[in-house]
Amino acid sequence: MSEEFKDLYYHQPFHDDDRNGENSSTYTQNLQMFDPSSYMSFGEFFHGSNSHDTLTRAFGLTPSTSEVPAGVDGGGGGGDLVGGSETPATPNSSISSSSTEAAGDEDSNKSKKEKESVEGENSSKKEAKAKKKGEKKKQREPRFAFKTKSEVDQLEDGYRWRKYGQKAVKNSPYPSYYRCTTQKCLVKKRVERSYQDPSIVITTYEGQHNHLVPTTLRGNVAGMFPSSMLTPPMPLQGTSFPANLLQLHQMTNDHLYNYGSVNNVYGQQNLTTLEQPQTQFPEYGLLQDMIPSFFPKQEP
DNA sequence: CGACTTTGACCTGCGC
DNA sequence: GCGCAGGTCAAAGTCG
Repeated sequence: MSEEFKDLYYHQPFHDDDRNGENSSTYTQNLQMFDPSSYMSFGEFFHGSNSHDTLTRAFGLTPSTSEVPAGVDGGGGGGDLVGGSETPATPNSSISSSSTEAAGDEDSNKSKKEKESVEGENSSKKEAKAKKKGEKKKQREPRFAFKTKSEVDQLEDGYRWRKYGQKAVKNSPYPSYYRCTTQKCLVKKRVERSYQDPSIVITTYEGQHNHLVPTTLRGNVAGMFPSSMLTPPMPLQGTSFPANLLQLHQMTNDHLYNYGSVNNVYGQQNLTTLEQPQTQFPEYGLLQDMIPSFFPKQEP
């Protein structure tokens, strides 16, 4: 995956100067810290607005449908919060960044086995393999990563997630893999703690939810956020959102410095980023890529 | 008993 | 072609 992540997170409007050839990992470089806790929950963040506009604007982007990546619809976008059943969103959590990549494929792995078993043993692996090879290069759902300062791994986002795997990978001791439990929803997310700063949780969403936030969760979001925050899956609260976001961005300067090291989590990111916080909101390009696909599809 | 987590095995893509 | 790394599966265990 390294590659896609590279792509994914590699957009860096701010420091072009580069990272000495190292590629391994610039993964979270662009992530910026902001503190959503002061104004909204993840759920709200993702669902608070049902239009791309809101978020887009929030990030200072010009709303434009044309920016929606082609492959996006395949899946889902990701928003989410961790829904887990239990862990409440940490109060002190502060989200941070984002990034994404468009890609499309998706049902690749999963279907792999499932399909195989369904189709019959014969056509199995080899065939599947061949098939795959024939197909064009595997593509992935757009991804969006958040860096959050939190004590709990799972950020409450209103959705329910089922953990389906955990495995140590380079630069990340034990990332956990979660899938949205809603039927037909292929959204996945990876949750990992920052290698250098364990207090930082990096959550990467992949795909778009094709359903609304479940309201009757066991771990019920209702208990975790002020009602004002829960209102929305549908309601558009666009106006306040952007403002908050911007605000948030302003406060990020400090965060950038403070968490600079965090950005290195995945590797050898140079300090440039930290040294140039002024580019603060810079990830236009990046956001443009991700935002659209970021929202859940509001399909009836 | 159903939903969820844990965890080792397996699969796939990619770089060398 | 080989080996590594990332990602997923699925059986078994845990929890409510």
